Amino acid sequence: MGRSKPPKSQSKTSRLLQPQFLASKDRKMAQKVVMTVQMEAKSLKQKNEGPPSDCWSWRKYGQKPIKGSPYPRGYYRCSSSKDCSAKKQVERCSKDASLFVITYTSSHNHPGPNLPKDSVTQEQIVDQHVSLKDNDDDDDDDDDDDDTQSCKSPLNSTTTGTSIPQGILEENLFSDSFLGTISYDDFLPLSYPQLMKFPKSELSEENDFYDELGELELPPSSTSFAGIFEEAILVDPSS
DNA sequence: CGCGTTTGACCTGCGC
DNA sequence: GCGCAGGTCAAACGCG
Repeated sequence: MGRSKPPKSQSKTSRLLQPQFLASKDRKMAQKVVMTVQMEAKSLKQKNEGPPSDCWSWRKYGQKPIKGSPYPRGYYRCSSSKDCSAKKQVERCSKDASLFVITYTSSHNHPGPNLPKDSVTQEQIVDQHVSLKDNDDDDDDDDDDDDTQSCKSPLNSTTTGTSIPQGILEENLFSDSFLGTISYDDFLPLSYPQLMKFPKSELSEENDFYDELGELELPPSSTSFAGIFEEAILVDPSS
């Protein structure tokens, strides 16, 4: 916060030479797995309860406020392996603070430890969404962003969960391995000190905005939801 | 001391 | 072409 930083004119020059900035296409084409995770209120409170440790270690490399959402989005990258390109984005649902939307990008290129399934006990995977972004029209109703913004109801996700293409099964395995990686630890950095920084006027404005929407209300049961829903949309970039 | 987090700046893509 | 929003970088900082 009140930290003074020197101008970055130098780093700017050097950054331009970095290959990462030349390979923006990779970013665009990267495979994505979107999961909506419902945290139980209990878990939210028991921060010190000692959540199951993550199988992979994630290092936060950025955080940005997302338009339309009062909560910022955190950007994480796998720090278990140097060469691992696995990334994840974690954001909270604007409607339901106990809902987390996690977007995994790329896959781990290194073996991870065994994934304790019970790590999911503290969170409920409400929705899982696999997609490969491309400029092709991925789907009729690709409300990818909308889902993220509006906390798609679990009830809705069931409809799509039944129409998983064949090839997606592999992706499910891929994404399934992520289930065990989710720990409350991952979400903590996103939390509230940052949110406090939002000007009140802005917050109320956002709230008004969502109040106006007045839709997509989660059923009361969803707060204690205990099921796992999956949704997978795959778009082959090579096609 | 090493690792992870914070945070402002910068870059890219996309919509208008 | 311009502006906005999202994504990434890297220095500073904190903690174990």
